[in-house]
Amino acid sequence: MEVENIFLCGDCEEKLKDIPDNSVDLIFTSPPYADQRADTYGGVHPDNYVNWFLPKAKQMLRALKPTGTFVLNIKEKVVDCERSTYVLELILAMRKQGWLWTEEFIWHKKNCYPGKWPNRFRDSWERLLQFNKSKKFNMYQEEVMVPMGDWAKSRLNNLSETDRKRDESKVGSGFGKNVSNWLSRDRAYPTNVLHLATECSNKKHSAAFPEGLPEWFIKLFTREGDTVLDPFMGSGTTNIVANRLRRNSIGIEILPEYYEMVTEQLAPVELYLFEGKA
Amino acid sequence: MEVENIFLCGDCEEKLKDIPDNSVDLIFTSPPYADQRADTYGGVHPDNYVNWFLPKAKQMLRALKPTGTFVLNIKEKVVDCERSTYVLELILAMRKQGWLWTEEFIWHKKNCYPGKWPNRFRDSWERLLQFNKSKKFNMYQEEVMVPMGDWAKSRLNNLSETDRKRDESKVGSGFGKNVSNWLSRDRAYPTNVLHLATECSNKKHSAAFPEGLPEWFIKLFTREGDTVLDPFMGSGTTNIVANRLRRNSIGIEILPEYYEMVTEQLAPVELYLFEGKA
DNA sequence: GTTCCGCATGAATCGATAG
DNA sequence: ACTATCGATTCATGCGGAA
Repeated sequence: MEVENIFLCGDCEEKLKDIPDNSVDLIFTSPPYADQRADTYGGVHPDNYVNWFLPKAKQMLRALKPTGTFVLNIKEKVVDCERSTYVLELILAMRKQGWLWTEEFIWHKKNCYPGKWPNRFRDSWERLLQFNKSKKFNMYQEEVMVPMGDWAKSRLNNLSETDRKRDESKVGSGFGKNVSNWLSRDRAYPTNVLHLATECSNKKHSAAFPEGLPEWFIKLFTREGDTVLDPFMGSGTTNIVANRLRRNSIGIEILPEYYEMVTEQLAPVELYLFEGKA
Repeated sequence: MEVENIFLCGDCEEKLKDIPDNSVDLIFTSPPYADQRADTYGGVHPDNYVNWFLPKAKQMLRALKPTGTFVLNIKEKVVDCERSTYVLELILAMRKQGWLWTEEFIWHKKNCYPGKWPNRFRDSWERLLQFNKSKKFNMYQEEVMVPMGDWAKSRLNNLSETDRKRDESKVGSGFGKNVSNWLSRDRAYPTNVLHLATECSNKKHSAAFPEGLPEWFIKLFTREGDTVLDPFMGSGTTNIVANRLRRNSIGIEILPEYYEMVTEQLAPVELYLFEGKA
């Protein structure tokens, strides 16, 4: 099997124009947060953030398939003892632009950066904003199912007579009706909170997010052979994971050193052989 | 020791006017969410929610001490496959009103409502918006420190009577005073994510939130003898916890049946004796 | 007294059906 | 077409009765 990568170096507002209309299945990205990483990205002032982001979002809206999804990893920073509001304003502005704000997932960071301040605790979560072009988007929920809790496990251990009887008797409310549906299952659907650790000790460059994050959304919103786009590629985590999961990828990066680092690591065409008996 | 309770029955916009300026240390409340619980409360349409809430928030701003804190538990509902934006708009509107949006805590619900839909997972988190009147507010971080490692599993989780008694008897014997000193190595400051289960199968009345929620914020933002206000009292969870922690409480409730239920359970003046050797 | 098991019940959401 | 009501779906928890 073969997956293709396209890497573009430059401002994503311009480079996005090279991507055809309705051609991308998933956009997963973590843009530079306002005034963060000012040394590398130049930094965007919180007051200008929405205006800075909107024209890029417009291009993404154009490039995304009607069945596609845009997942935006972002968190507002603290300015003068207050949470900035640019993320809230961005959501409202993107809706006016035509996006649907379908859902907000929470990334609950297991091991967040330690620290102590007099007026706040450690910030251990980030937003994962899900935007869509239409109400009918692709979602493959079975791909991200998780092990069930203890209650169901113990139930599964003893498939006793009483359970089967209850199944057939179909008593009253609640589970009685379709016990067989979930009784045979050992996995449950997840929720909209993701509990992942940050990858603090990265050998090369510290990524903004762990591989598990794009992996979860790539599995959930795309299938093999689909196309994943990260317009703020950085060290290419999204693209690396996309390739591993046999999805085509597009990455845009403004900094040449990051761009070259990724192109050296990932070839434009990656070959994936079937592990089994190849 | 003695704590006083004031209970008012009526619309909180009016009843709040009976509370003096700058007299409340903590407001902790969970208002009726838009179009939810419409059978018990009137139900406010999402489009009208901000206008409905703002005049009440103005009274709360007046009643709160400059060093006080307002914690608002809320979550937007899904309307036509999209998240409503009224909570975002409320935050922006309250800032214009003079509030500082200091922080957003996440309540990660261990047991959220079940269900399966083609386009979304179960919603397992709610917002706990922290607003302040000034940048200098009271915060007693040591009161909510948690054992190193798994702070979620520990005392926040099991608020059983036995644990509570064990806890307070320690304090009563004088053992608790300097515990934080020599235990500080084993304890860590928490983060802004709270992992609590909902109390769904309560025999009496189903509360909107578990006792652990107001308990955490009452410990964090008030001391004994301070005053806690809940303008949407409901079944009085906030007030009950405030009393147990020896804080005065004010509760406002529009429904007479809830009002009477709480007044029967909590006397206007509650006496608290030291459990130890009394 | 324990431990185990059955059971009702949630700040839900979607799609179909009915007025 | 637009709104109101209803049925189907799902799973962690604490309670109470049974072993």
